Amino acid sequence: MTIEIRGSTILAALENQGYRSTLPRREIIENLEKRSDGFTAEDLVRDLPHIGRATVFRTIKLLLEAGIICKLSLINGEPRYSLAHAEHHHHTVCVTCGTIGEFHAGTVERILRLIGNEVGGSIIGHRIELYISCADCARQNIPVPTVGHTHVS
Amino acid sequence: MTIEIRGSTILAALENQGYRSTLPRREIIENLEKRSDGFTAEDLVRDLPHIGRATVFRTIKLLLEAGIICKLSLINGEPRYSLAHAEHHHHTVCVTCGTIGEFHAGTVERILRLIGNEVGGSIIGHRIELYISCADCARQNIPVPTVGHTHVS
DNA sequence: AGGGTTATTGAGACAAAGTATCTTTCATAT
DNA sequence: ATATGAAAGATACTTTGTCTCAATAACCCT
Repeated sequence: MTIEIRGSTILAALENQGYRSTLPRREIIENLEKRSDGFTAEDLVRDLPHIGRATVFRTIKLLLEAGIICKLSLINGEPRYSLAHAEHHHHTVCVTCGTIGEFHAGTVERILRLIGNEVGGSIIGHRIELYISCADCARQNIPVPTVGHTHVS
Repeated sequence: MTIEIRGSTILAALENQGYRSTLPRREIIENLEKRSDGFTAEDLVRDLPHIGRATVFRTIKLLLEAGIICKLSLINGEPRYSLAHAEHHHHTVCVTCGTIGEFHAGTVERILRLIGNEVGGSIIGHRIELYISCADCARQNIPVPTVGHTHVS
């Protein structure tokens, strides 16, 4: 009866939402649980060649909707997925090595809420990504690729 | 010698950056200047069938890098472009009608800067999109599509 | 445990949003 | 006017998914 989202019970969370526990789903979940970093859909497709491409994408969508993984964009727009470790959060993305971090900032949320009110209408959600050159890359002096429009969006 | 970015002198801005004033570029710029709303690359391709697809995309990239247009994502991830009316800003995107608005919030920027420092490394940029149901859609009670994970990213 | 129902899968075609290549054409400086 | 290099067009290719439809497998019931 407990709804645990973390641990090895992502599957349980899906089952609690009425989805079936199938072998492909179990394998996909097991695979992505092992990844501490962000991953692409193609990573999964490559790692699990006996699972159909469509199934991988269907499962990703399922996990996104269940809030178990997040979808985010590298600075060039490439999509990445990452396990959601916290309830509500946003991501830092290193522009050189692609490492993904999480952060939470209540103040930002509050301000966006205010802005939403000002604009009129109602707030549905938001997307925030903070592009950095991470400590490691900065220390190693790895050059930051020149991205045309730096303060993206 | 004046570098005007707004008005009908987007072209001048490009020329000042060393790019050539070609007919396709003039036509693309003229076309997108007439659009108050967001637009897709396909909109331009459709409107200017005598211009090659690659050229449309190349010009879009150019204008992005020059900061003349912005690229943003609808809540489902579909890309949209929009003329940049202000120096630094972010966008509100109506999840039902797709109308794009701009806002600026110094406080948000400041906080993100702080977070970047905390994380270590250096800040390259950020992406913020605020998804709303705009005043019009809210008034008309247009139902908001259920988007799986609402506070995107 | 067996069987029916229905969700889910796999295969492969299709789609959207670009990008790469390569030859031709055009803008610009001289 | 012309040389030179930037830009364009055509077209093939790539990436990231989505759709369809028949075959399979979970789950519920008894």
